[in-house]
Amino acid sequence: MKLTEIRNKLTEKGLRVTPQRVAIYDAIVKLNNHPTADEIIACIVHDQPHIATGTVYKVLDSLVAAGLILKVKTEKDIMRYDAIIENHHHLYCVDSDKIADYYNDEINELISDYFSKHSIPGFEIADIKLEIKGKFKS
Amino acid sequence: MKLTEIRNKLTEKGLRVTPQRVAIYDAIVKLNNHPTADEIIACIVHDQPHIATGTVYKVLDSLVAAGLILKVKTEKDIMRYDAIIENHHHLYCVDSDKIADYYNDEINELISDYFSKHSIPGFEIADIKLEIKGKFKS
DNA sequence: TCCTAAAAGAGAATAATTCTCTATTACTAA
DNA sequence: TTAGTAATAGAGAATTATTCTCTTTTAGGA
Repeated sequence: MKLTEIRNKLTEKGLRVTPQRVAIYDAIVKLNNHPTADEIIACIVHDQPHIATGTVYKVLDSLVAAGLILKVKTEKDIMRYDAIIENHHHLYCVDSDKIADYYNDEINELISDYFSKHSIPGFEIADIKLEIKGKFKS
Repeated sequence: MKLTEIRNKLTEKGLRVTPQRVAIYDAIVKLNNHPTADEIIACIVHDQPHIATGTVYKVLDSLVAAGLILKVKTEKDIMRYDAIIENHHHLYCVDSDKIADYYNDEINELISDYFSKHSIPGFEIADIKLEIKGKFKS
């Protein structure tokens, strides 16, 4: 993603365009592997050598609130983020912290078809994701 | 679950039966709502008034390692645990931290059928869970 | 170019979790 | 039944991710 595109997205969402926000969003896109706050900081250290960690967390919060990035659900107490908003699922490695993206419109349709016919009593579904656990073959 | 059943399960898994382990396992079963370590401590405070928090975390780790309980994936940096090992899914509230269980053998079969026919390149699937986000109707 | 609310910086504070070291205890086998 | 021993619990300090507070800076509109 080009930096101008990032700036436009921030503006569209009513967020001020600051170098820190651009750098952090850009880092998550580039890292492309569900990075932690620390990994993001390590990535932007050249551009933003003096960024405060508090700023990183605040920026991440605003990006999540704006819907530009997502928090990734994990079994760990360290937050991870995802710049891909488009509908996709996650492959979780049972042996490591690796998380990969999984796209499959066929299964998306299968699931949304199923739940359009079978609602969940007392619950209004907004979104369904698959959490696929297993091993990456080497 | 009876306490003797809990004791048996610990023994089966090769874990020593200690009052702390029994109390913690029992608490997760009883709370039945994906509790945090703090909620577990609050629950066992009558039985184990002087339990060390470090002990709670160590016990939780051993129970997870033994496969008696599961860590619950969330977007929060506080760990939650689940005493239900049997195949089920989670309903996540978008407005609160509430997580409910969702059982549905029909969708389980649909998904496992699908993936028995369509494998994921480079990935060996061990388990698939649905992560259903939405609102609980009141 | 100014003005002002929003954002960033700095670093202390918080809180969940882990670690270290010692004391206790559950199980094994005599 | 009891002693021995490795596993476990206790205690509390240490760590670490995250949040908070307060001040300074800055983006974007007038």
